[in-house]
Amino acid sequence: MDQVDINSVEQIARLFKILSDPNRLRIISVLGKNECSVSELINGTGLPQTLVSFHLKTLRDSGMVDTERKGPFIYYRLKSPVLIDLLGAFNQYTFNGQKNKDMATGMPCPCSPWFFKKS
Amino acid sequence: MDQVDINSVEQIARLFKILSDPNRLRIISVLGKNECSVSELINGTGLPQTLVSFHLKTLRDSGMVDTERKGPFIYYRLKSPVLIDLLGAFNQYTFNGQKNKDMATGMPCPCSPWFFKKS
DNA sequence: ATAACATATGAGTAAAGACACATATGTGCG
DNA sequence: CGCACATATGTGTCTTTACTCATATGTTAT
Repeated sequence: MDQVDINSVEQIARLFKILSDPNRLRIISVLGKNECSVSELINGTGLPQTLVSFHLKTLRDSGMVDTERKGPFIYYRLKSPVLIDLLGAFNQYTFNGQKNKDMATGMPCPCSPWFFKKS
Repeated sequence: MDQVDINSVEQIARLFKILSDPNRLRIISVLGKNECSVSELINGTGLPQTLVSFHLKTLRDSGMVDTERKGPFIYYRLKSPVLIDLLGAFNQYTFNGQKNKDMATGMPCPCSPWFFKKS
């Protein structure tokens, strides 16, 4: 039981660590709109293939995504769409909270195109 | 405007990075209950002084906490209590979501003592 | 079977992060 | 002042992480 207690902080920290990379957030954000293939992720994020694959491995290992092969394509999808809502909540926090007052006006939700497009 | 857009993902990622360390989460969790001095944080978390100070610097630099000197003590408090709610939401996600089904039963909120105590 | 495409993996590198230890700064009291 | 306490900072180290490049695996069509 102490085991469980100790683990829980570590667990949450591990979750946040996964979310703490901008490129991974871009990938997650695209996945939040639709399940999609790796190719679509590459196009959607503007990141090189190996990098997308690299981050997808992290997401797979964390159990955050499911995969399904369809012909030559492998489709990824978020196991829990709730995650997107949580990201939205944090987005609000970042721009409307006591942090970064200078960017406090009208930011769109994390699913908007600007959120994940690379440049 | 493109500037802003690109930054935002980085901003959110930076926020998550701050939350991605277990010891920092412990500190934040204690702060979520009450504003308190560094000594109280050391006691509350069971972490060595220099380590607490080290992490507090991160939290200060990120603008996540405010400080106030009271005699020899320096009191820290979260700028936005909302953060605690967000942590609670993520806690729910971690244990009730599609992840870690084996720990899915009745986890307390991140403000409970077990959440931040070291061992 | 070979070619073309989709995706994953492995090695190497450079940078960031967490930490411990030693030391400095700041505050109040005798 | 000098001492005890509270907190911060600097340095060195070890680990982790993001990334690139090269290469491997898997799939489909010809």
